[in-house]
Amino acid sequence: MNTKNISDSVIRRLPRYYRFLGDLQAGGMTRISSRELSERMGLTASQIRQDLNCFGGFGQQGYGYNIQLLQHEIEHILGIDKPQNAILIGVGNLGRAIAQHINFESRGFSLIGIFDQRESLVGQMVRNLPIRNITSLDEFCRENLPTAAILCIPKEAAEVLAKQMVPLGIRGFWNFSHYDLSLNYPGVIVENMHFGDSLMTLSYRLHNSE
Amino acid sequence: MNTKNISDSVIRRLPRYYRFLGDLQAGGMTRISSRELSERMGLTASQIRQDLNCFGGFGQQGYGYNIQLLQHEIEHILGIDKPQNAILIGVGNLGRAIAQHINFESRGFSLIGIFDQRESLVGQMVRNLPIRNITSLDEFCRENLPTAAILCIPKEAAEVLAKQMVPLGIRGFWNFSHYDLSLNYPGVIVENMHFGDSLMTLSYRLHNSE
DNA sequence: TAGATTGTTAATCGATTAACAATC
DNA sequence: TAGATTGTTAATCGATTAACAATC
Repeated sequence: MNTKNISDSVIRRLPRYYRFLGDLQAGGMTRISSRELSERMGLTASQIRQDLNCFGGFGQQGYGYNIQLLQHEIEHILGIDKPQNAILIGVGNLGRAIAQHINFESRGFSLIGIFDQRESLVGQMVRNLPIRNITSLDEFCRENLPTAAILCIPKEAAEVLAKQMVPLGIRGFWNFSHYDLSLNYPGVIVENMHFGDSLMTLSYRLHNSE
Repeated sequence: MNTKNISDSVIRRLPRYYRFLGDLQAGGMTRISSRELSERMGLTASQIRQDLNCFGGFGQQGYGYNIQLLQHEIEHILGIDKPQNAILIGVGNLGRAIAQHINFESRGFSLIGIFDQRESLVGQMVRNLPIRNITSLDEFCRENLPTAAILCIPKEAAEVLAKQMVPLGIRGFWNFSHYDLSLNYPGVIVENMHFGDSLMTLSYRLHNSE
């Protein structure tokens, strides 16, 4: 789709720009220079201009950037304006919290189905959606064509299930299992959320600060 | 503490090495070469050897690495063998899930206290710990000396509370609020877990793959 | 000993920063 | 117009990869 190859470092800064611009706008500001934004975000002005110019010239010499316009551009770059249908697999503590806690709509997704293998949970409502039996996954996907899946299941199940879901049209996985889900299918994306890894880096840094 | 300055890239790969080595050991393997590990992890052998040699020579020429020994070394490097006391603030959906779902002990921490501002929750048990009133935070910290805090509260509260907690001895924050907690105190560490940012990068990559 | 694989130095690559002409 | 600030090219810095002597 995109011809230019944008580095991962740049992509991972985009949501942060988006958040800061939202806060600035909420604070009543209408314009900002790369220098001022850089001071607020703890980056260099150069980096901000370089990052943004991967996607286009959104500023104006002598003026800076219009905050609302720039935020809107980044929203578009991230694809948040075209939400994709997502399903969530696994309604344990974490799955339930994710379903109830995350504002999917404002981050480019629409949660349309929730699944678990435990019969006892089936039918329960979570955030206005009924928990469905995992056995109905195939049928649901064929009918509703979700493109993303949120995996809140143990690593063994994650590996097996993910491979079954690719042929059903799931192209993006948001993976919460303690496992590096890596699927060698072209065009299939995995975003790993490793709580444990994050906590261990905090441990390292706590032990090695100062 | 550590004199050498280890780059963030290296630190963030350590937990992943740790996980892979654990899996290999569980699979009954006792030794591995950097080449084979590199193939399994999708890295280069060079990088693995460079990373490990930031901390010491854990391998043996002609042999490779002893898996158990190497995992043990990384455990020590990460500080997992010296758990730090942690408290959790905010027992909403997410906080509750974190408290119940995360294996703190095996990641360098020990959860010793849980707090919320909602009177109605106080006294409830979560993972063998009573939810305490946030008003008792000072006293609890003076008595039990936790060094890390898990913030599962809205961003406004996160900012205010974190600043109050630094003087109480909290030096590490695991931050789940949609906010870049940044505390300009020397030696205070913040590890941000931004669900929204992660989800937005997934959105970007889904829209721009192939 | 011969083969294998590390630890480490050197080369390459990519990302960040600096500089400045273009221009609002 | 003068001042400000971008977009963009060039310089720097750091991280990754390659190469190989050391050595088990």
